[in-house]
Amino acid sequence: MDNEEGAKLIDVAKLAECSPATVSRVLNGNPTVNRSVRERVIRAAAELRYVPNGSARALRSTRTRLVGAIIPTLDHAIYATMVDALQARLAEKGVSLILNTSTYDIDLEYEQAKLLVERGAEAVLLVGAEHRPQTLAMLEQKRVAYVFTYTSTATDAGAAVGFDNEKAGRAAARYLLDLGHTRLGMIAGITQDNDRARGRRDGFLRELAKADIDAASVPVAEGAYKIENGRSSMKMLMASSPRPTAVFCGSDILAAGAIKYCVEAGLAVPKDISIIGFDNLEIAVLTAPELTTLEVPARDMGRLAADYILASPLQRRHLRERELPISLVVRGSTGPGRAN
Amino acid sequence: MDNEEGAKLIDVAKLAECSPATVSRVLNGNPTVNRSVRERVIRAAAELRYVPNGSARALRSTRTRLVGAIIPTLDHAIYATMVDALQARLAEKGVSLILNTSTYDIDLEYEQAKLLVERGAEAVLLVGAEHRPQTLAMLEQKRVAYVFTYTSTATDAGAAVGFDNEKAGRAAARYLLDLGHTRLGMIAGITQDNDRARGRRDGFLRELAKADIDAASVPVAEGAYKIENGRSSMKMLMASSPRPTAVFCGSDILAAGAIKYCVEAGLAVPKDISIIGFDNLEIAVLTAPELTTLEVPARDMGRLAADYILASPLQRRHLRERELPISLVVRGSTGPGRAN
DNA sequence: TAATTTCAAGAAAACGATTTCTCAAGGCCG
DNA sequence: CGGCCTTGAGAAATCGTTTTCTTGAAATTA
Repeated sequence: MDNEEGAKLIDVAKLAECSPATVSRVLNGNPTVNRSVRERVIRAAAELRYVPNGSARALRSTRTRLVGAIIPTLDHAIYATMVDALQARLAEKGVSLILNTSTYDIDLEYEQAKLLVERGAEAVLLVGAEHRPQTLAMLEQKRVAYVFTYTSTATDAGAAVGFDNEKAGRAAARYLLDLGHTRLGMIAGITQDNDRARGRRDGFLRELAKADIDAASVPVAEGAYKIENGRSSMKMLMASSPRPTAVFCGSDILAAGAIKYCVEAGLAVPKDISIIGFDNLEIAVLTAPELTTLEVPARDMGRLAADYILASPLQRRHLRERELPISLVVRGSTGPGRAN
Repeated sequence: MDNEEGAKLIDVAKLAECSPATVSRVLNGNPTVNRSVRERVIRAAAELRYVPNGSARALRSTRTRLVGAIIPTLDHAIYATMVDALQARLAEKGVSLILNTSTYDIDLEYEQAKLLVERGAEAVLLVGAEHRPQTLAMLEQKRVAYVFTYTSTATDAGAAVGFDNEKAGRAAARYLLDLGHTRLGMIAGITQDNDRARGRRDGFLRELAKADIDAASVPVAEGAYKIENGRSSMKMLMASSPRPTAVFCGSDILAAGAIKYCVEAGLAVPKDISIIGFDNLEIAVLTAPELTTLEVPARDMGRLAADYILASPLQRRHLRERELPISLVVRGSTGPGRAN
């Protein structure tokens, strides 16, 4: 009978011979409770294995200590790692994470955001800067804080913890140009509804244009982040003429596939063809040669986004729009361009 | 004034000129509401951008539509992929996922389980069969369903969707023995508090014992699932004498590191040394040679665990203890043992 | 010492939904 | 045509906390 399903706060109060209000105070660390009463309550709660009802608590206090994240997929380490760091940081402060994967679908993302608001999420993490206007409008109307990641452009209401994809694309181009390459190609991620993939591509092409390389002359393939797509895209690129001597891939996964193709096709990397990736995933050291790539601070983004979320509204002002550096990691997959 | 922060159910009722009860009925798909009233309610709700308060709903209805998962880490694709599938399936049914990473710490896991219960999780997914007794006791006392994954041993109260690690370890041994190898080694994951890593190792050694290979003569290294640990462990194993001609790795990540070491050390794979991995991650096709490995059905486990969770208590009886097949994927990293 | 603060703790309201009762109005049957 | 179901919808209770409002007693001040 006392073991039926679960003791409630009032049962604790009875056992501790005090009022429910006092139990609540003790359990919430309110210091205005006498030591002896406090101890009685704690003992009673332990004895009854009392577990508070989060819904009731949330309803009355209007604090859920729940945060939502909507990421494209967990099947890509770049997001999984970010979420790992995010969750770890939030958990330190007793905040739970509700996770949703949108499969890069910003309409689905809207539905998921709605559900998160309904569940009382106090903040929501989103990936990238491209979202349905109604998604952001809803979050704003319901006073739910939100943070963009993998981008550095914040909005009036939303913070950003990330990096500048366009700048990163330019850096990749700059590096290859400096190596002396003049015939370049790119394997981008799917650019539709994806400002990150688009930013990298546009930055890359823009930097080439500055070096008088016409964008129209640069073959660009596009594919979802799968090894096989990297392979097949590379095959296409290598069939174009004149053949590029350097290729920028929007992700290490695509780059790994690209290298795989080169090995199969008997193209020497980097002698015949230089390949530069993006993300610096763990797999970057598994390819032969190891991959030159741009490092994305996935773990940092997760942690810093958590810090933003955990901050008070006042502190948040200082934390919005945080641009993290992207660094080039030079390994073996890139080499000098052939002298013209 | 109507735009302040958010309309409540009673506001919808007022606008639709009906009672709150009726609004509730409409919003919950209760069919005993007249068409015209129903439409008025729906219109009113849309106009006010009404979003129900999940906490209130959960409190009164005792249904949260919240499920928890506690996995070791998201930094390992084998778990990330499982969670991806789990979340996708749950989301189809409007169930949200609260995610926790325990970093392989079963005491932390207990704390996280407690928080999940407090938040009203209706079911919890756990990894492996080894947990603190009080963790399971608490879940049972609070009537929270739970599912083990990556193992096939269920308990009275908990279901299991997974595979038999011991059997898998035996299969790896069998395969290498059948190839003619007689000097074997293993690079296992950390076995403390980890029944999966232990099961694979024990199964492997047991099968060898059956072939009259004494466990004491089999060098076994142990390390966390990191490429570098695979590399250094392989170095150790290759320094033992007699040197193994075949090594079983408890994860593809370790195996990738092992191959990396061989390449560096000038050992030919599989001519000098055969390597077999575990998991069949995407990276298994990135090593040179590609990795022979045992495929773990991560995605299936996530989906099937979700199915179990979504099932009614009655249906669940049929679904507990689901053993999925482990299949051998033969690629290039294994070859015949040298004739004795 | 009387008046005023301070303090610990209880009583009761409130959070925003769902659910259980209850009831009036129609439809059906004999 | 009268009584009995059926049906649609409202009133009020309820879920388990937290919070606000009170209150009596103790401590402080004048």
